[in-house]
Amino acid sequence: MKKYDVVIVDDHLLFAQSLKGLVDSFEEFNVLFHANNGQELVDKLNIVSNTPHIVLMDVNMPVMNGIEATAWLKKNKPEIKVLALSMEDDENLIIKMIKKGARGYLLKDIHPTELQTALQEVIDDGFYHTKHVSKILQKSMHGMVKNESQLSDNELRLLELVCSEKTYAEIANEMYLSPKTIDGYRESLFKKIGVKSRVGLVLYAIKNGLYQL
Amino acid sequence: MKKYDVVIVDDHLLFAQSLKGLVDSFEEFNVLFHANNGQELVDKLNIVSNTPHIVLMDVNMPVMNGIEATAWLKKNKPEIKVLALSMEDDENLIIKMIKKGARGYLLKDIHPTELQTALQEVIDDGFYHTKHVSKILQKSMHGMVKNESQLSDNELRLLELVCSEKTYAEIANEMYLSPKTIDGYRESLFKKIGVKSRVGLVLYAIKNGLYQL
DNA sequence: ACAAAAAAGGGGAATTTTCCCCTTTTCTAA
DNA sequence: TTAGAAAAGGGGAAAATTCCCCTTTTTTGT
Repeated sequence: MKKYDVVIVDDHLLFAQSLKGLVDSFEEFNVLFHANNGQELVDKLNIVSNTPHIVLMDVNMPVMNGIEATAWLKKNKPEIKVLALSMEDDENLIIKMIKKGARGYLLKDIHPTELQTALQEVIDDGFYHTKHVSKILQKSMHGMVKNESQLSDNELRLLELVCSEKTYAEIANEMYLSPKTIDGYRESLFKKIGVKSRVGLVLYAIKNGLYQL
Repeated sequence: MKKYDVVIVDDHLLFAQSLKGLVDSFEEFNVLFHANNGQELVDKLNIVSNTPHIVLMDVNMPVMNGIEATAWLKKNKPEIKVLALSMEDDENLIIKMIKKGARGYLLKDIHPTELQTALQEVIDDGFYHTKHVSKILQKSMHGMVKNESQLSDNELRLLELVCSEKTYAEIANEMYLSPKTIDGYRESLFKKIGVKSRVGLVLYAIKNGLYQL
């Protein structure tokens, strides 16, 4: 019986190797190879002749993260199905991954049998959404998720720069804009995010992965 | 041949189960049971008759974390050896765990064979220090680690409260101290930590786990 | 018991952040 | 093409943060 090929992309070697053992133990699946990050996945896919059916993709990774890697796959290897597997239970991250093409988003604290179910359903139905993910998608459709895509590029940029010891004057300089313009962005961010101080912005940016610690 | 019993404490079920498979595959080791957090470990140890030789302990966990759980073991079951297994590569966290009694500190991105080596050495020698951990211990002994234990209780408290949208006046109120005293703590923190703004304090507090997001 | 150190608090001022209301320029859709 | 929206920028001021130098109170070691 032909098994479905799975590729694991995860920078935590111990987890990846353990996971390989688990997936190999499933009747219907077989791990083709493992990549430490998105870039390594891309490189290996360009060398190896046979492509996997499913990629189990971690989200937070160095060099090229899960979001970028999933976007690359969507563009260059659309036949490969991506199943996100992450520790981060973050609405915006989940939405981003699904938008980029992930067929599902699993948290690393699920039961092993659920992984097997998820893999099988991704093969059979093309996707696997947990209750949790479905709920977030539902909310997202109704604009109930404060997703940062409602923030302009400059606002996002400012949100990042705010997570530093720079003053707004210095930030304005760095963005080649007037301090007054920056002040406007800041005020707009306060309103959109619902905070009332720079510390509030910093906490939001970190919680939402907009600033990498 | 008698195998050594291992208990896995980790709130990420998928990882824990995969890890169980890996450890069980080692000739000399056998997983006794798994606990989702420190509290569950304590509960189970109080019920089960036979105690494990080694506990593979995650650090960041809900309810009772790895530091508290390790401290409990040191006090109540000192014959059990703790091997920390975490994703966090943080000097202060590593030092804290070792201080509480951990026999080693592994990162989750190590190679599976290193886990086997580590388990064996903990049994044989009573500890397993990677180069990385040894280096941190060396630095720590020379006072080269900016560990927050050099910060007073009030300074630590302030560091937490600073990660909010409260003003210093409000914080002073909450701590039943004069705003001027708070100002003194703030200045002292700036000096000790080496920052020059409140945002700097927030970033430090988060990076060092003093403020839970 | 007493000197030294640490903790708590104060005055005063420069800098930065936050706020509100307004103008000009640029883009965009009808 | 033209009204309206969005982006960029300004004036001015209150509030908060940061800085420096100083006094009083409490704790601590010997």
